[in-house]
Amino acid sequence: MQMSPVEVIGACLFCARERVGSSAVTQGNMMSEEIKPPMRRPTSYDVAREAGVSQSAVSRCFAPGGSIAPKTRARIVKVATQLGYRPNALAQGLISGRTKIVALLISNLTNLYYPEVLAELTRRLTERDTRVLLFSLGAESDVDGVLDQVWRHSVDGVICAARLSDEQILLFAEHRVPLVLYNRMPDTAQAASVCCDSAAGERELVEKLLAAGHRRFGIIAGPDDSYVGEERRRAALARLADAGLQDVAVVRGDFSYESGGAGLRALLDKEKTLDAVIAVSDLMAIGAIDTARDVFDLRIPHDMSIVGFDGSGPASWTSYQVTSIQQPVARMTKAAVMMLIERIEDDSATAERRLFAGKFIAGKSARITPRF
Amino acid sequence: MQMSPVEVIGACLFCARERVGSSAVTQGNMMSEEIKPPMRRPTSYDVAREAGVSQSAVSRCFAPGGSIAPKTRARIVKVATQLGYRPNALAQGLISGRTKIVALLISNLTNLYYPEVLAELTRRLTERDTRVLLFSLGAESDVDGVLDQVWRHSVDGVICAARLSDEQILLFAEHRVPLVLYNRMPDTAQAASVCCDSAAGERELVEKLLAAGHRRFGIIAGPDDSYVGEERRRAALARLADAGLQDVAVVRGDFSYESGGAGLRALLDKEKTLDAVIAVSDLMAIGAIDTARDVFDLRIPHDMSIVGFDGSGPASWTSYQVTSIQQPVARMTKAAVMMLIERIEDDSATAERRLFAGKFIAGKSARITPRF
DNA sequence: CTGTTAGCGCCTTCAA
DNA sequence: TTGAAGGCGCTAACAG
Repeated sequence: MQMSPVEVIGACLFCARERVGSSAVTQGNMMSEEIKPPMRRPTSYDVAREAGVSQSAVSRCFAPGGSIAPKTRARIVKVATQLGYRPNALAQGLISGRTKIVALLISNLTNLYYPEVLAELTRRLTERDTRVLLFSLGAESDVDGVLDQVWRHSVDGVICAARLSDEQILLFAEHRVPLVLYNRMPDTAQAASVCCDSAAGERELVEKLLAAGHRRFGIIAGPDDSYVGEERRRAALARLADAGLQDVAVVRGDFSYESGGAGLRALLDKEKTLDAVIAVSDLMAIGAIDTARDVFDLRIPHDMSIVGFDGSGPASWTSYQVTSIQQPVARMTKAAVMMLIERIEDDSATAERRLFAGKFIAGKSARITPRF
Repeated sequence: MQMSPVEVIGACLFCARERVGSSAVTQGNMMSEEIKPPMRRPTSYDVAREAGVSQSAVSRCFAPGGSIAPKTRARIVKVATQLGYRPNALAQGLISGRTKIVALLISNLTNLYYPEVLAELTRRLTERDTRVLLFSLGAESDVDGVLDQVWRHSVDGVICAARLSDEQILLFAEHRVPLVLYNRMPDTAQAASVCCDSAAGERELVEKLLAAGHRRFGIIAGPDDSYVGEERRRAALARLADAGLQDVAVVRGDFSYESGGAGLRALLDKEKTLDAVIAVSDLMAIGAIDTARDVFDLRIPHDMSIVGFDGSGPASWTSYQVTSIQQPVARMTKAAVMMLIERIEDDSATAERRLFAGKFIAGKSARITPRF
């Protein structure tokens, strides 16, 4: 009963692109020996038969450096486009052992900082003729199950912006799958990684605040299983300790807007007044700013300074203009992709760590000059 | 020179999980007929040989409804886990014609509304044992090239939240690849789709504004190639015309924060004063709010009302509380996934359109009660 | 430069 | 229930 548009117009299943140009040919062949492509997707055999060559000739024709005579190639290409032939990626991957697919493991896709990273990574990988298999790792998701899928699909490599245990990292070596960690470092295992220098960035922020005369600090940290969160918290505390400030109040958030506000409330609950609040992410800083203004009726930065980290989009919105450290996402994603490709092409490449300095954004959420 | 950790500990390449439990066995076999798994990834043949069965038995063992004796199965499973065997997804896909992979085509990954959609879609697909091949379509990217990749990888289906021409939509039918459009409709071609009812939502917003006594309107629309943008613009204009308001000023943005601010400036350039501004997305509304406050020193909503659309995260932040229409993302993504799976399992399913009503969010960026 | 010949790892009839 | 055999579509030697 059902008729596909293809049958209606009487053309081959995959000739869409050639429909106009080949109509004459099709008609001409109507009565004689018509090219009768199969209803299934055409294979290299179909092309070979039609072009009067062997299947391997077709294969070579579409391979990067395949030796083939210009004339033969032309004939094959003609038939191929006519039939709408495309090499089957599955078969290619199965035989060659390279799929041109990279898995991306990302947690917290909704965290406002990752979308940019994800977009950049996929763009750069696409540029290099590589597809992206996306795995979103929620807090409650089964990482081992995900890794299982990664192995099964024979991806060429993995970029991971999610938490991985040392054992899990070791699995990559065993399976011979190149891995690049994004903004996180393994505890003890060896792995390639590209990070923004959280410690240096946080130190810079604290120093500016100290220089401006702030003395009573509060910190809104991340969950204790966050690599960057902990790194930033430790760096801030260390620098404060160097300045003789001990016993700084610390509360934990989960990087969300809401937890930023809740964090500020908790801090102001402990300490009556605070000169400066250090949030380890922009989103939490924004939540803190809104709560400071709305709930505590504080003027930012006049009554209190608030700093963040990341330099993500909303941080620069007029209402916030968060004083922060901006991660060089473009350079970092580029580095991640390059490192991965390098490891795909040369499996003897050893672990390497690339650390990028962040850029201080003055913003308007913190007073960074001394009160005269 | 290089020694993998595997060689160091003397276990098989893929025994990681069994390393502890099988150590005795390994030692016991040391002197006799040792299980010597290949350094390459073990195949069903390796398992079969070791378990003393045929390769097809192994295959059946891992197939959903394969008939196999419990005893045999147990033996196979034991050997399989011992060797760390996992079916090769490529080979499975090649022979069975089903890859359990769905392609996701998304544009504007950085647009703040999509991350949530993307996260939800991947979560729901993963739940159903389906992987996600991600394609990010920037404005300047080669859609046909992307489709080419989609065909090559034999994905089981596609969910598309990006612009597709009618010709491109027809290609899906020719290639027999199920397609579900997300928040867009084809011009004339047939395709399954799930959308939020933009027209109804925009109408509701306009009605509230009219009822509150607003009369001088301005619209910040989207680019003219955006389906939802145009739908919302048209609906707003139509409803305003019904109320006798013609010649409403319209400017176009690109859905970004910046373009919202620029849009407002352009509007206030044309008309000196405006009662209400209708932005077709929250992000542009937010940009407009910030500019209204910061540049024009207007109190929102006292001096001017601003409404958005989407109900995305930042819209509910204390600084904005945008009056808006919230899309039921959870229901929509669920519907999209279900529709796609239905079409994968039954290729005779015809085109279907599911339209979800949005939810009015009162917010505080618009005055929706008459001035007393 | 070209064709022949093996597989890649798996699913799926088909007999036994 | 089991095993043997034939592909799925392609790449990669290897001869000619």
